[in-house]
Amino acid sequence: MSQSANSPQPNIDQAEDAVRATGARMTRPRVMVLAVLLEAERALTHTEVEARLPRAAEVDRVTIYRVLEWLTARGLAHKIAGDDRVWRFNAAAHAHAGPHAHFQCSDCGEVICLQEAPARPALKLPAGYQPQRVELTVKGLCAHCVPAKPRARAAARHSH
Amino acid sequence: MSQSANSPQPNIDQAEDAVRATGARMTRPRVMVLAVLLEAERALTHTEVEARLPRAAEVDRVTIYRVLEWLTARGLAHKIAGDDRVWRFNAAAHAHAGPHAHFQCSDCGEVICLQEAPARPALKLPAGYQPQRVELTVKGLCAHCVPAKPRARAAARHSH
DNA sequence: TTATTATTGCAACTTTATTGCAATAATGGG
DNA sequence: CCCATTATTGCAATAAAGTTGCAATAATAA
Repeated sequence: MSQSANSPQPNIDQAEDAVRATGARMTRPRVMVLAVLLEAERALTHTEVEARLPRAAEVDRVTIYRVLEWLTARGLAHKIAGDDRVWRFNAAAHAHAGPHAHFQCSDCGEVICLQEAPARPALKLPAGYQPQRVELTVKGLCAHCVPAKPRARAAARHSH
Repeated sequence: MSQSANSPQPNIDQAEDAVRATGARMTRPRVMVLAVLLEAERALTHTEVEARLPRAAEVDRVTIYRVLEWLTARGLAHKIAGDDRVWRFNAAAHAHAGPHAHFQCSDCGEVICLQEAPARPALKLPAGYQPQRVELTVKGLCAHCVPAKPRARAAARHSH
């Protein structure tokens, strides 16, 4: 965590604080991964997190998976399942408190959080089924995919 | 299609009709896969479809993938993305007309359709984003997982 | 029946994610 | 400040879901 002293990246400090607050060990992978999520403007896939980590961080692929899972378990990050069978994560700090909806681009897979909470309709479940939470996802085209449909078709590999 | 003459399985006849109605070629894989979906009481994964196909059908794994995609493209089946990054399919005939909500068990992954249509709230999207459809999914425990939580944790491998 | 070409089956491959285990390093106690 | 304990990490191997290329097969039209 050598950069934290006079850090040009406030997110690293913020990440350190958040990790420390859990009471668990504070490690470089945890801090760096969380910092990447804090810096991101949208939900990131495992691959995107890996790509955004500074090479100096030298965090193993598998460790990223484990850290993302750990962050999720501690409530420091949210895990979102998209249509393209790829997990996406965003820092919990970014997710607006309480339940909220998601938007996913059906072209590139980009996921963002929407402010509005679903006006929970009283859905009737079969007998014995126990509801926990309601997820509302708007599918459509993001601003980058809407005009000429540039066909990205992978896991949000936009330049943005 | 040998069974179709005096079929003890009305679903095969129904499947044949549906496939024929598309105008495309009527093949054993298409009919058999659709029949399996019609027989199912819930959305099935590729693996589940494979398991339920009679051995006599001898349909290749890859062909099942392609047929499921084909059925979806023709509107004969619906494709649902779950939390466990596995596609599930159900016969369109089962899906209630129009938009409807889904329920997914967070323990075993089971997916069923719910009657109620989401009372579409006016979600506000960022500028340039184009909505296509809204998906509403209730997460919770299905009747089989609710009491003692028997921990299935795979892709709906219940005995039902 | 035969020709045409949509489908299928097979094998290899890709992507995403998970598991086992020895090596490493964060923290608490002395 | 150093050491011991044990949570984490890194590496290699494996798993699961799905895709691709292409020759062989089999629906349909003529």
